Amino acid sequence: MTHRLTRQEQKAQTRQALLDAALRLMDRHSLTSLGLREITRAVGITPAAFYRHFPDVDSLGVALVEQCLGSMRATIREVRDGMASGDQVIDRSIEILVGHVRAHREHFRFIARERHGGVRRVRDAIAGQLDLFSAELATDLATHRLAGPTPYDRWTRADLRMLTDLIVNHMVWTAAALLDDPALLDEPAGLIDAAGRQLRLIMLGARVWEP
Amino acid sequence: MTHRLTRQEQKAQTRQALLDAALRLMDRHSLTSLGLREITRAVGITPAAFYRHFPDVDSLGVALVEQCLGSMRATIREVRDGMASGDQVIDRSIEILVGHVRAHREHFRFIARERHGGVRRVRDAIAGQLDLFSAELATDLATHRLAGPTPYDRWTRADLRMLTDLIVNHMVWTAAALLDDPALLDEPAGLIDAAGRQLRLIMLGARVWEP
DNA sequence: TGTACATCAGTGAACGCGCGTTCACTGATGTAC
DNA sequence: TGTACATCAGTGAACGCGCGTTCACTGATGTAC
Repeated sequence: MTHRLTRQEQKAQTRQALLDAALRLMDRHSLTSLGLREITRAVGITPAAFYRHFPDVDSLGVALVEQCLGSMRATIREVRDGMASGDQVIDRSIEILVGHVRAHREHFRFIARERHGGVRRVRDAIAGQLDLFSAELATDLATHRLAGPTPYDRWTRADLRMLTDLIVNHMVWTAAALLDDPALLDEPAGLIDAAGRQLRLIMLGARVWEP
Repeated sequence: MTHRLTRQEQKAQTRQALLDAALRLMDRHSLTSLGLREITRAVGITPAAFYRHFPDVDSLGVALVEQCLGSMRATIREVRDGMASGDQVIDRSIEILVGHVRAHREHFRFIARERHGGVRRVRDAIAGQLDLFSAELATDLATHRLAGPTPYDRWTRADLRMLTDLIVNHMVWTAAALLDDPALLDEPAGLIDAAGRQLRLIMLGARVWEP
């Protein structure tokens, strides 16, 4: 542990440690009930040092949204790319989602908790990001980047958004259901099956939809 | 204000005042960050008096779930009964839901907040009740109590539950979306339209579903 | 390379405050005769 | 109806505690010459 790190690298490291600790601590509390002292204690710094990184805990929450939804965005892209590859696309998509939820369960738990949670700024940040995901998916459908029998290029933008909102919501809900029941994370076959059937039913509805 | 009330009536009244105050205060905080003193202050009694009614704030939360989902259950029944009545059933159902969310916005906000919130017992109570709603709806579909072109009596129970879980989830999500944007509560036409289209797409999917 | 000064992430003590919980109590309501 | 006693919802004072925030500080890192 020689001091090879520059000052800004060390600062960035502490900041990340604060974010990680907050995320870890939030499997018990939600953001509103998470204490500044609780976080700094977990990191091993003085309470006062917190203010070198964030003006308050809510702001840390907003930063956390950006970090978590970065990871979530990667997941959604992967799910979306998976959907272009043929017959088993839906089951495959759900499997990828389940894999990501396992790998980043704190991230998804944070999003599920705070999506309708107590802090306005955090709620808005999440809503904004999910809206962006939905918009991206709608564009992809419209430009035929996803293969399939449904002529999305003839849909109105509003109908496309109606569908992609439903899909994104279904995804978030599936992730939340996984996290709520610890047993499901280890043996998620039943949920994967049910979620896959739901998504298939939605896509079936889309196929016969009259724009 | 003569003392016509019996002791147990007075006690029930205070208990209800505690529940109401907690619900009101929760448009700002979530349950975990709601203080015992904060609640008793709002009601106008001593902090210590709280213990005459609940052992702790979490238990008050569980009681609140039962109360809110009683109201929600009435809503779901109404929505379901509305669905039997012909052509405009879906739009009508959504309208009824929106009406109830307006009338009991604190109830729905509480459910949306705490569904994935910080308190295990409360989360479990909500999940249990929603599961019950979904099961009731599945039974109604299977026994033809709801008219329609889809032969639900030939569906497996698992497929029925897959569908009704999707519908119940969509309902909760619609309510949450309404509450998150105050403007929508006053002029909900756009959301009603989008939610109605989503529900219609789901029902379309169900119609062509192969059990 | 060496020196003198600037920066600033983290320190540690202090503060006032509201918290949850306990306790012996009060006094209106309820009951037995 | 009147009296004596029991019940118990709500009181109010007290407690120890951890909270968020402030402040002057320290000492390693960074910079200028």
